Amino acid sequence: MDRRQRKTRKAIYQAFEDLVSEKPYAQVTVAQIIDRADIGRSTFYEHFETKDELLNDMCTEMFDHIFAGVNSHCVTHRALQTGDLEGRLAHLLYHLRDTYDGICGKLLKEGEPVFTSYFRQRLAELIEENPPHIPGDMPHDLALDLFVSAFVETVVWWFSHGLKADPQDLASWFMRMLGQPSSHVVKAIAE
Amino acid sequence: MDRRQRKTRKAIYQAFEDLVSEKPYAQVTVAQIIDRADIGRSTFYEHFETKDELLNDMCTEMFDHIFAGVNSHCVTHRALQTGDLEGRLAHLLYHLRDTYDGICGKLLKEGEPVFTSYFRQRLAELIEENPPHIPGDMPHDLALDLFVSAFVETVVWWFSHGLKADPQDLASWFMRMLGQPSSHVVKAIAE
DNA sequence: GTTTATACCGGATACAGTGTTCGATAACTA
DNA sequence: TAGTTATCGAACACTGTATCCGGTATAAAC
Repeated sequence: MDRRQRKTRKAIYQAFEDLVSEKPYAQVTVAQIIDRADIGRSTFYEHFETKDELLNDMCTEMFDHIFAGVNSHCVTHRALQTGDLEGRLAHLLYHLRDTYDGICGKLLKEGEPVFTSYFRQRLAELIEENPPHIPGDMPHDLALDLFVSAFVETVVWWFSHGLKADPQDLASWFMRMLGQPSSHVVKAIAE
Repeated sequence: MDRRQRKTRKAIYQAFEDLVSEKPYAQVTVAQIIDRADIGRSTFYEHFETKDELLNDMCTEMFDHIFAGVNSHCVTHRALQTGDLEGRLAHLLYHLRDTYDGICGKLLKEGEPVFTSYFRQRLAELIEENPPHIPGDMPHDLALDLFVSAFVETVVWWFSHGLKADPQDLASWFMRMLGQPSSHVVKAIAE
């Protein structure tokens, strides 16, 4: 790829990230992105058809990055066994916190449709790979939806409280709230 | 109130409801509302400042109507005891189904911010008036948020499946999913 | 270093939607 | 009947999107 293209793309991404962290996605205009990235109007449209496509591309990149590590062993956090949903969710929370300056939480909180549907999709896959216990008479897809939306809400709550709570505590709360066993013991006072 | 005003307001509401049931709220334009209601452009703006204010007014009216009955005795459904969250939620589901041609479910599904925040607000109040059991070490506001979003998701699921499931079954599933006791027994096969 | 390709620029333009203004007309009220 | 008020609709200003196109700068190929 041409160096100029790389440079332009990078400038657009950076400007976009900055703007999204400053104001709601819906209020970010193409004109602002162009201004911030310091590029010509037509140049933007040679890279992306619309603002939504830019977000779309960004989501793909973000989620590939974030979820790539969740199912693999990670040195900084603890090892995982297959079926350990709680561990994987905690792991995911670490990645969400450490990446993209919390714009994930922001986009979720805004209920931005593109981002939210990507996240829900990936979450659903993660949960299905590590299936929790579900009462027999309950529709399986409903249970899955409830797990997904409850976890999304957990992340939103976390973000709204400045990402202060410990990811493992959060994952444990989430699991127990959904009637699942949790191996983690939440300490009353942080030490 | 002038008969002309009443007539205009009614026409706007009707056109708006129709349009929202036909397409996503975001894609409904003021021009379309005016067209459908068969009124002049400036007339619309003499009644509502923006499209969002129209939705806002409509939400107030809808929720006052829907939630008014939920906390009172209702002849068509079963009697309620204080603290019977499951009963009240089932009751709420009946009202949601029987009112406004399912546009409530539609707006929720779209994640329309104004409508959703109204609904969540009312739901939170309902839940706080009939508090469920929450593990001691869990942040109370997080638990409340999880209850709210899980119930919203339940309604969305219900709507997406054509409102076919029985409200009491739905409420029971919801309660048990959140680790709450449920008095209702879901019948495997409808009779 | 010259050639060739192509990415970028930016002004012009078409378009869709919002919200306001205002004088004329029709409908209501006292 | 006289006075008030709602409605109408065309015109206008404004914001934002997306495209077009000739001119310029930069990178890659030889």
